Amino acid sequence: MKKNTSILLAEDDLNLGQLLQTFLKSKGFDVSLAQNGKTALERFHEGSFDFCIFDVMMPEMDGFTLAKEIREIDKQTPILFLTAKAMKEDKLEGFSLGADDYLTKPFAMEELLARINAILRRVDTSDEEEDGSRMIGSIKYEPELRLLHLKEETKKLTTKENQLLTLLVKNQNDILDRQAALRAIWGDDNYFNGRSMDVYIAKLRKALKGDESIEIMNVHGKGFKLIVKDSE
Amino acid sequence: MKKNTSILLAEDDLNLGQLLQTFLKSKGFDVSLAQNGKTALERFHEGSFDFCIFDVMMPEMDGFTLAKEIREIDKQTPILFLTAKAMKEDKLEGFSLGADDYLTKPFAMEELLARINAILRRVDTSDEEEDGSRMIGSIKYEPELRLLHLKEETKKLTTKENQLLTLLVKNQNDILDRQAALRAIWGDDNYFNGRSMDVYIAKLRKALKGDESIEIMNVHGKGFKLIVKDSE
DNA sequence: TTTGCCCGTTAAAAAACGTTAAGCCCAGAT
DNA sequence: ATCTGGGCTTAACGTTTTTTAACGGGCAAA
Repeated sequence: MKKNTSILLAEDDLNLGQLLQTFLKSKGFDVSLAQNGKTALERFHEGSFDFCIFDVMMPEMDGFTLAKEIREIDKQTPILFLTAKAMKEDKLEGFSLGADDYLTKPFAMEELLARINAILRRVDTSDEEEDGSRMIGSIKYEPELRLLHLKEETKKLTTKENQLLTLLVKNQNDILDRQAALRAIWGDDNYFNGRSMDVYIAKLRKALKGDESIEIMNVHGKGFKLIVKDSE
Repeated sequence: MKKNTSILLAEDDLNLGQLLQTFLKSKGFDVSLAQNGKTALERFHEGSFDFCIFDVMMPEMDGFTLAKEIREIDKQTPILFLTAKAMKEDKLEGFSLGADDYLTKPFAMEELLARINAILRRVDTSDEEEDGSRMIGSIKYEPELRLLHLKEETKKLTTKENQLLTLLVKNQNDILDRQAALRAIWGDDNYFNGRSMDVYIAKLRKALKGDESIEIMNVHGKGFKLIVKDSE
């Protein structure tokens, strides 16, 4: 069963926000609407989205800062900015932050849709399955359902376990920076959150012990690295 | 099992960066994307890459400086530069720094791919195995997994041990400059880091003691040299 | 050959990480 | 309102990794 592509929409103007949400839903997307950057960031780290649409000017946290935070731990997910003014500097800053596209208000709904589809067509080459699941070695992982399908049993992950594993998987074979991960999941990288994270690393190691080819390696003082040795 | 050739891509424009990453991944490469020269350098020293693609103009540290730093301790790994302008001086400077090729934006993806493959075909004369491991005398060394397979047991190396041994191996039978190694691993070549390095040299000598034909020789005031006497 | 710096080695101290378990908090059930 | 269980944090203790210290020997230049 193919799942809908899910969109995180951050727009402080509730009027416009709901309009967009309704429109996109009617086109078959799952849309989560946040009214400011801060809640959008939390939503992003909690859930699992295939696409982001951020208004540039928002209270609490503007769209650019939001994008910057997200890019620390996720360099993949496409981001499209909405802005009221057609300022060139904004545009440039946006692109340097990893924006995939840019739309100036007011815009036609159909144009937004066209751009979303164009970007999705272009970037959709991840090793993610149609239903949103992916394989870690021989273990099937469903981030949305927080499920880990081992050979024998199926484990249910908690929120934090799931968030951490998602980050590790996004950075598979590459280093997941300690501080970045802490800020992403705990919001703050103090001592105690650090120890908490270590506890969760231990939990994940235990959970993934079913497959010997999987290893969560520590890089002293830097972070962790999820390694899947290619089995012959 | 053959492992993918891994590419370190340094490109500050995340838009182009992701595009390239996605494209190269689809062609079977492992691609690590860094957004500036400084993180690219750290990434290089921590990981183990077969190929480098550097944008010339980047914040924090430009592509040329990055290449210069890397060439201090690695004269092998191919480097290809990307530049916005077709300046002849840039080109010359690039080649004098040990660039293997040069590409001016905008360029066609397929051209990039062709050049990468051409270079890899040309320079692929290392004694590295298909799976990324290599032999040091009679000892099998897997840098990615930080493993040293002795006759009897298998030793796990720590982050620092692994980084240092990687540098020594890259400069096998050639001198590894003390200061360069310190900057590469410790980021700074002060007195204490120097002593720390000496401690790690001692650890590695002990770890490699299993094979009498291996020697880490000191070159007074210069650095160290990994020597493997050819066993008859 | 003597002086100063550099290196070899071992040990102790400090920092980071691994693991287990106890305590806390909160939502849902009673 | 109280009980209960799951999830998260904090604590405590052990281990590993890295740094710093201390001391002795070696090398090279004057």
